Amino acid sequence: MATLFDASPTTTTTSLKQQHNDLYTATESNATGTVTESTSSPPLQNNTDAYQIRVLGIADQGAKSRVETQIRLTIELLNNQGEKVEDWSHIRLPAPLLTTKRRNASTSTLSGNKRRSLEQQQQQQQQQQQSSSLTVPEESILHLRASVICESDANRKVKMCQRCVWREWKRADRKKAGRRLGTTVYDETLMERERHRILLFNSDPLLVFNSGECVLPTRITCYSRHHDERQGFRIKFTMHDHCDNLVGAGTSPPIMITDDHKNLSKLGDKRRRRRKQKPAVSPVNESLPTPEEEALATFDHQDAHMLLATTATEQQLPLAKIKQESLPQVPADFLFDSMGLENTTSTTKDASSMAPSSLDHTGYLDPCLFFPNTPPTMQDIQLFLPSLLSSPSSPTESGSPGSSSPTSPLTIASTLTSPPLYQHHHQQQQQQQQLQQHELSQQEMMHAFLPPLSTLPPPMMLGPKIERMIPDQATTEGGAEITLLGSNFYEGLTCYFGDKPALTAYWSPTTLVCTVPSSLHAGTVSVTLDPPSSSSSSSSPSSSPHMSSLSSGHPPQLFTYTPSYTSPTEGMINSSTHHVLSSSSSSSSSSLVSTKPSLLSFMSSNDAPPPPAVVTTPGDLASGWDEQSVQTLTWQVLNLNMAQTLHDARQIALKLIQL
DNA sequence: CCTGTACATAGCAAGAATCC
DNA sequence: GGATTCTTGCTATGTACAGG
Repeated sequence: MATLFDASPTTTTTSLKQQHNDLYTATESNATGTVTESTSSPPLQNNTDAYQIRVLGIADQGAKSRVETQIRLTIELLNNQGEKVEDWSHIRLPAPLLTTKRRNASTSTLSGNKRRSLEQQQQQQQQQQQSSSLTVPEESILHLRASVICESDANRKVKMCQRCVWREWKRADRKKAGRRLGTTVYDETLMERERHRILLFNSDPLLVFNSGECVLPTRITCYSRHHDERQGFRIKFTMHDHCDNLVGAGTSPPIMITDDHKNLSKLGDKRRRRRKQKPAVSPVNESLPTPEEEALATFDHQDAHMLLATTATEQQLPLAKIKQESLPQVPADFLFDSMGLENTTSTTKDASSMAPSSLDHTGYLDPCLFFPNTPPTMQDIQLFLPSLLSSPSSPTESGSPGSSSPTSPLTIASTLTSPPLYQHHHQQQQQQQQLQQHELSQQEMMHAFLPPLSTLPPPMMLGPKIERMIPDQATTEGGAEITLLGSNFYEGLTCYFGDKPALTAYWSPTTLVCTVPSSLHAGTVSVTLDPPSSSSSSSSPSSSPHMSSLSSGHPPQLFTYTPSYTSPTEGMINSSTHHVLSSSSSSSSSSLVSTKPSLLSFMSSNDAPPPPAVVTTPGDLASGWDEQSVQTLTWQVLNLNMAQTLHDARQIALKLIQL
């Protein structure tokens, strides 16, 4: 393979002026370590003499790599004379972009014996290495930030697409298969967090940099084609000193991330001859959203691609025939326009390739089961469900004995698989499609399945607010990594568990990750946020509520400390980031953990999955439905890709029930 | 229009390397 | 020594295209 590694030490050195302009136009760091877009002024002074970062290890042209393959990059910091700058002894890599092992080792986010063992080892290392990097003064440390941009559009930054996140999770699960298959738990927050990890550095968090260079084993974890990028990705590096002043900037040569296992150098010409040149595609803007966008819209173009793909075509075979013969219902423009997204033409092929085919292997809730003849579209389901719910074979009459829910999702599912009913629906759909084609606006169609604006989070004008914690319990020994989902988060916030501050990392305006402090006693504590400059009072939130509860007007979130030892039985919460749902619990929804069940577990298991567990809001259930049924339907909605978030899926499920 | 062929994509697995 | 990560190759299936 004509990969990048045969490269002579060719380099790409972006001019200082260009780099500076690039940075000045749109860079602002966040705690993920990535360089994110910003409409506000960047935190850069007018630094016209920033140094240059030279990236070695990638061929100037035609570099290719796979998502699994590590690229051994060397980065150098050069001054205007091209000499290496040796003013800093170490360089710190962005922790979120480190591989798990390295990150865990560096941040002590593990729990229990493993964490203690790591701490002991670290202590030993410290003792052995008096010049250990851990003791390096901050002034001697450069802070590296990195992001992935497109060669075809340098202003287009990319995040990992959801499909690649899934692939990485599945890959990780396979590697753990010796222990237990499918322990990774899907969660929106984790997903969003993982999407920032399109770059992974398999390296220590702190590297020696006193020679002005260091080696970065780097992996780009998403395919170029998933972003309609035909020329490859570049890695954009910036370095900042301890005061966050820009020190240097540079960009790697373009790297095409493909999954081609063959020797492309032999085939390239032939392919070029045979393949038609695809029409130019509007670039999918993967820029990070503004806080408002991020909070109000949980999917972006990439998600929309996936939604389009799975809604319109995927998971049925043969795909080509379906596309050509039976699937004109939802034009590509439709979803994009309806969602207020930039329309990208000619996306069908690529979008289909991005569908989560992983679901193919689950055997669970394959849309084929629901719509055996053709894949369901939004219209399908919208048109279908009313007749379904009112049909003679409706679950009200055919419900299983003992079922407490008159219209349980399971019966819906069984009814949906009925070919005659579907056939009827299909005819009805065709008729209605003709009749309504010009009557229903796209917005109306979409609103039938997306939550009304009123159900979306209110405008975030009132300061940080915690809406959800994942998981919401951990052992008293602390150390567990908890994801806080909410709004208006910003860097510097500190999360308090009771009156104990937690190590808190800012991920995005809607996401914080913190490490649970230990607790002497099991029980429930409130979780609140404090800005760094707030009152120094350390009193309990109950007596002096912290910011989130004050500003939001909502009661603080509650977190449960469980005893430090829990037997490894089903349903117990692992104190690490992985936790397992009870698969043998009764139908009592109260026994469920507030998180979505493991998609990956289902994907790798032939067992029927447990119903999804979502946060219950009393009173939002339709009459006759129990929470578990709603959760099951929510799960089905998610599996049908009718929604990209748990919240949306639940709203859709509730709406369907109300129909 | 149909069919065969080659290419593209994705998933998976095994073994090596490395880390702890 | 176990866990994790990296590398590489194989298989299956979808897709595009040329030729009959």
